[in-house]
Amino acid sequence: MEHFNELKATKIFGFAGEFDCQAMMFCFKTRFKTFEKNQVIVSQGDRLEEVVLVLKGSAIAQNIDSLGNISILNELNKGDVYGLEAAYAGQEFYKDSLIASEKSLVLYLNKHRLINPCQNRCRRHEMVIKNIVTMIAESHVKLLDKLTHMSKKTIRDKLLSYFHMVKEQANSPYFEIPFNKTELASYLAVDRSAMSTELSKMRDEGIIDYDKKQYRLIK
Amino acid sequence: MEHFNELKATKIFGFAGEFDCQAMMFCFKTRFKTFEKNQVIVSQGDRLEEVVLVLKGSAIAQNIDSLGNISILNELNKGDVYGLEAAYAGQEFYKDSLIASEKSLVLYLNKHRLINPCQNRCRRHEMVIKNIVTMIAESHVKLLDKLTHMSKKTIRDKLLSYFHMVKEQANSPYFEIPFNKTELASYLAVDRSAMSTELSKMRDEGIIDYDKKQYRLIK
DNA sequence: CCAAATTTGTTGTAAAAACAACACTATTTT
DNA sequence: AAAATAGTGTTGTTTTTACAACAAATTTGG
Repeated sequence: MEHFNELKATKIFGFAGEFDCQAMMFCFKTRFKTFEKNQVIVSQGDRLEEVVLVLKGSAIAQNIDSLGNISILNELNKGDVYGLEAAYAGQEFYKDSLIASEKSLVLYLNKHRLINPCQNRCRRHEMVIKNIVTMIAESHVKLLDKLTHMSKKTIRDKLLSYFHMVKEQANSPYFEIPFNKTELASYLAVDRSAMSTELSKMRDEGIIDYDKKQYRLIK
Repeated sequence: MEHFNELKATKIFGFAGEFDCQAMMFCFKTRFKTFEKNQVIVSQGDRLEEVVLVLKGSAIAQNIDSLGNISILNELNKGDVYGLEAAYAGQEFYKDSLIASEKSLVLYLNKHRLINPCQNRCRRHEMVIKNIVTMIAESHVKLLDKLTHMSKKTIRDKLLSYFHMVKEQANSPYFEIPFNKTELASYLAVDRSAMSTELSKMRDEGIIDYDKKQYRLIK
């Protein structure tokens, strides 16, 4: 079966064997599509008929306002699904765009088939729903974390809020973050150069230390 | 049955009759509790054993960092559930606190019973799960909206992003928002007085007009 | 209906952030 | 290995925000 290895590696279909996968591909009226770097996968305003499962590569979700300002809202990696929450919330149009950040392979899943499980209510569907609940919940928690950091008033407090959380998760003052500096700035929605200045200050004051993506939160 | 009217009015149990409700109360090991204004319903760090359904009154979710700064993350009204996403995401402890903003009645639901449906897999449980998926998805969409506004760089852009969205939903340049000025400022995570100044400027410039919770977005 | 509490608008000042421009380093690509 | 691209740190300037303090308006509760 085409791309079974990629499907096997996703959270949503990972539980299933090849036969089950094939059946679900049919059930969700799926189709594959590849995108080159910087190509638009979804445009904000598009009708939400299908959700997008990233199978290879990665993509970023961004919002462009009427003045042309771009906000990066999320990063999607292999196994992540775009549009899932919107679909289950009954949204009719996409509010944000999805752009391939490298050459990527995606699988489209029909929204209606996803929301209204097929007649032959099978073990498969039950598992998919269960996985979807978990995925949405996890993604919700991630968003809340991000909001918690962003709610802080200064760049320093935003950084510290984020670092503290990663430190807790790592259970060590030494930890690695999944962002480079530019990405970290856009994650926290602050100016990159201002953040860079703040990081330097904090290092000078002995609060943190860092190298590349490795950080250390002192005391 | 006690408080059936309130249960009937919630999204999670609204579909059910009194008999079904009674059965589910047993199944989810529920218990009622009332809180006075400003009483702590959940403290951040508490073990997440139960989720909280608000039946009467309202509450706010807030986060206090190590420096004592308070960020308001969410407002819960009748029918809203606190901790649902965290529970399904497998979180073990509450990350934020829940404070009653007026005299309130809440219903606790056992986390494990919620996540692992009881043996007698019945129509009731199916409905509850379906409602929960929708609730989590809707709450996720709300959070994304908030994130979109907060990602804007200036207070003015944050306000405009929010107003535009409400205007779209209302399908009219005249609309009402669910916040007073103080609440709006904390929703957007900006200083209230700075926001007040900005609102005045925008009114002077003829971009918006407002009175109490009524707003008008001109052009 | 009055007193108390809360909300709102305004001002000036201090602090912080965005912005722009640039040099330097690291990473990819060919 | 060279060239092109992407990422990083620094600086000075301008803009925006937070903060504090207060009076006026509004809402709430007895």
